[in-house]
Amino acid sequence: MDLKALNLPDKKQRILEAAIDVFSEKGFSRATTSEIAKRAGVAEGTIFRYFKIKKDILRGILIQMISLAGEPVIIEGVGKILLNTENKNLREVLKSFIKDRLQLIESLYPMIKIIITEALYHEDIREAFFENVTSKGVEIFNIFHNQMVERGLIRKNVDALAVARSIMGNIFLFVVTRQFFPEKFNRKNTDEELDAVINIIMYGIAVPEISK
Amino acid sequence: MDLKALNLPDKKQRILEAAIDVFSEKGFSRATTSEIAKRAGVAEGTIFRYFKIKKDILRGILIQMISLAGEPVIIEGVGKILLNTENKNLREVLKSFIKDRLQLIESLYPMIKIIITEALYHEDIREAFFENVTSKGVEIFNIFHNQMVERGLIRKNVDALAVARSIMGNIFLFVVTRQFFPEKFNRKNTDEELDAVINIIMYGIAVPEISK
Amino acid sequence: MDLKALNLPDKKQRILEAAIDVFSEKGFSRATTSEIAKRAGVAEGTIFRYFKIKKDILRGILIQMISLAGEPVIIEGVGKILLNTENKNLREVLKSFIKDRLQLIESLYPMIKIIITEALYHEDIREAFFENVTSKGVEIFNIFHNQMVERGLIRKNVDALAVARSIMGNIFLFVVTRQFFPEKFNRKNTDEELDAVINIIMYGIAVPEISK
Amino acid sequence: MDLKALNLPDKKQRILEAAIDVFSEKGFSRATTSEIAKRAGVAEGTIFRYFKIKKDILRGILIQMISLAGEPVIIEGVGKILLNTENKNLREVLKSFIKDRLQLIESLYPMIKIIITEALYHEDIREAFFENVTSKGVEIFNIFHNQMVERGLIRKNVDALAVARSIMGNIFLFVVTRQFFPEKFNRKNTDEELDAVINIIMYGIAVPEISK
DNA sequence: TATGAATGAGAATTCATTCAT
DNA sequence: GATGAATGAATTCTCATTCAT
Repeated sequence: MDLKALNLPDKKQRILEAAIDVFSEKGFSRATTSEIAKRAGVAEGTIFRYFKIKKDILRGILIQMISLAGEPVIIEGVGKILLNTENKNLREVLKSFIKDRLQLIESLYPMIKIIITEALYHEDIREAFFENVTSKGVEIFNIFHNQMVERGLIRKNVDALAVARSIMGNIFLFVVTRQFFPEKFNRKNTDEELDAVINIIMYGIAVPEISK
Repeated sequence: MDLKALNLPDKKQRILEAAIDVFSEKGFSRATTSEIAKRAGVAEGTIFRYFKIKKDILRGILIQMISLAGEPVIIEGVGKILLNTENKNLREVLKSFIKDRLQLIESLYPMIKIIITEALYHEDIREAFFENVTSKGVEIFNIFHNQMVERGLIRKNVDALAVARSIMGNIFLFVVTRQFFPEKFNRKNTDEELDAVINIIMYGIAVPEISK
Repeated sequence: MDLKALNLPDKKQRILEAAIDVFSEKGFSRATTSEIAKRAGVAEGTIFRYFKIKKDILRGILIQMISLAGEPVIIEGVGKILLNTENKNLREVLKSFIKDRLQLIESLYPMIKIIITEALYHEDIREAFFENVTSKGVEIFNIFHNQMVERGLIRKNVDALAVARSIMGNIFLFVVTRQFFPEKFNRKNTDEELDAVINIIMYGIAVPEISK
Repeated sequence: MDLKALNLPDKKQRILEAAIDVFSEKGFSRATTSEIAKRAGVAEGTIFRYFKIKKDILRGILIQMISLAGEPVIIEGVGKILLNTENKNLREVLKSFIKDRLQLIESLYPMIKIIITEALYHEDIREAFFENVTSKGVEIFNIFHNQMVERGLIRKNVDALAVARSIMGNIFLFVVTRQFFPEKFNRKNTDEELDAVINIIMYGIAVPEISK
């Protein structure tokens, strides 16, 4: 991971980085503390100085993820783009937003993988994710949505949540297809593809009816 | 799971069902053969008559999933709806398609959870999934797309894949929000929500420009 | 240990016997499951089939001890001797009682060592010991005491508990000195020593006052 | 512990005190150097300045115990009372002796617990205890015994050791019952109970025969 | 001297897999 | 075929001890 100036003790940081590595390669249970130690370049015992039990490493990653995502990523990433739209049209905003998200997802992919996996099996992680990421994102999005509706750029008769879901759903599947089947769907140059995505997000798939 | 008249030996079937249960509760590695045996009502040793090693149970589930999904689910589910659209408009088709998929996803949720998890970590499973599900689905979708474009119901200047991704992305996030945060996003009655989703899929989020 | 026809599974029995051995040599914490397994002639994993955690082995020993002691030892040992005294005088009764106890203590010494050690540190073990051994012993002793007082063999103006404590205290220190410092106090032949002990138990150490 | 003006370095003293605390709570092996350090208010490393290995802390405690007990406790406690009996009768002597011992045992209970435990498992500790406590005590007791026999207060036809054992055995069980089962045997006020104990020590449990 | 982070040997525990019945 | 007791390799975790600062 890149942005970890959370000034943790050096070894704790190295253990976390190694753990993200190993967890994202093998999943939490298949990862061994011995391998994490090896990759972090510390003794196995050292891990347990910083994390009482193995599960706490995961917790540590989540906490880090959350304090990365909770503020900088959401506020700065989402906020900066979605809440500074004065002289931009919807297409421009969407494009820079999606580009930013794609790049973020790529850089956090190992962490995201871990979180998805664990979220699938543990309520508390879903909870934490919701509190720290989803809900904050939704909040900002609502402001953005209102602004755009006011400016007459987003349709006013559609639910903000449904709008958000459409945008994120498109991004999500875009990422999934590329990550899961890179050689199968990664055909055109991304920029062109992106335009297609944005086009659909904005105008849908249907031929517009005259009286719509 | 419902449709398992693949006439396997009774015990093998019970083991697979129990395994889906346990795997989907705890994930593959946290699941123990001992618990699977207990739930299946067989001796632990019996598992190893039918599956040489534990991983083979997973493989067994995938194979079953694929032979369920590869033909019946995709062709019958996707095909029946998408390829029998003579006198229906796009909204009607989408609605019955999405409803069908939502119900399918719900009923297969445990299996899907397992497959997502394993696909995240194993290329070969992604591969198998692609060959047996994704590619077939895409194939059918392309036919559907062509028909709809010909009938003037879907815009012709958008990529079929992007269209598919938009539909599936919307469905996907719809499911995710409901499964992950049931008490948080599960507000309105589903049917109304569905209409909102379809509305956005069809017409997008943007206020249409005059000259579009 | 001798009397273990509690028909446990063979290996469980062997593990318990080995554990008594090792625990009494090194104490509970210094004993390793690996050594117990070796002495029992089973694999280390086998121990954990019968005892979920190491502490349960200790519990198993205690339970065995208690079901040995709770009935057979107390009732049969104490009861047979103390409650069948028709035509015997106090000296005879005490002698056979003490002899019986000494022999019992000797044969159970390893177990007793373990229990003393653990009782020193764990309330629950003291509790279990009290319920199963002490209280039952006291009960029987009270009956005995009453009988002897009625027969005019034990002084009626002394507390039954104090009497019991005197007898057991003498036995206890007798055992302790012999077990702890065998070559230092083990001088005379036991029988003669025993008579001295009984003499003191019966008549005390003081020169009797005329008017007593 | 109270009397530790053996002028050791301050930290060494604190470590020993903390160790007595922790050892007597958990036993030697379950006690960790980390906890001892914490309670002593020193760094873990500091312990190893004063004691090469953990076992040496135990040794340190024993040495301290012995240099406390070997002279002051035995000579002063036992000696002062047992060898200054000019104008006291046996009952008075026993009473002050037992009271003194009870109080001593209470105040040293944590240390005694540790020593009992370790003595159960280690010959060398039994040895040290014998040399420094038992043998000295016995020596003094013999003098006392002779004096009392000469004064016609203790029966002359009983073995001095047996007499000592009776006294100590009664004290011992008295303490044990009170420490182990405080709420079960702690009925009467102690002084009355003590009189009962002394009564039995002096005159035994039996109804005296006429011709005795 | 004193510290406490780091170590790694050693212990308990888990669990897939085997195999005699 | 079916069983389930037994196995032991692999893993997590503990903690006395070391050592650079």
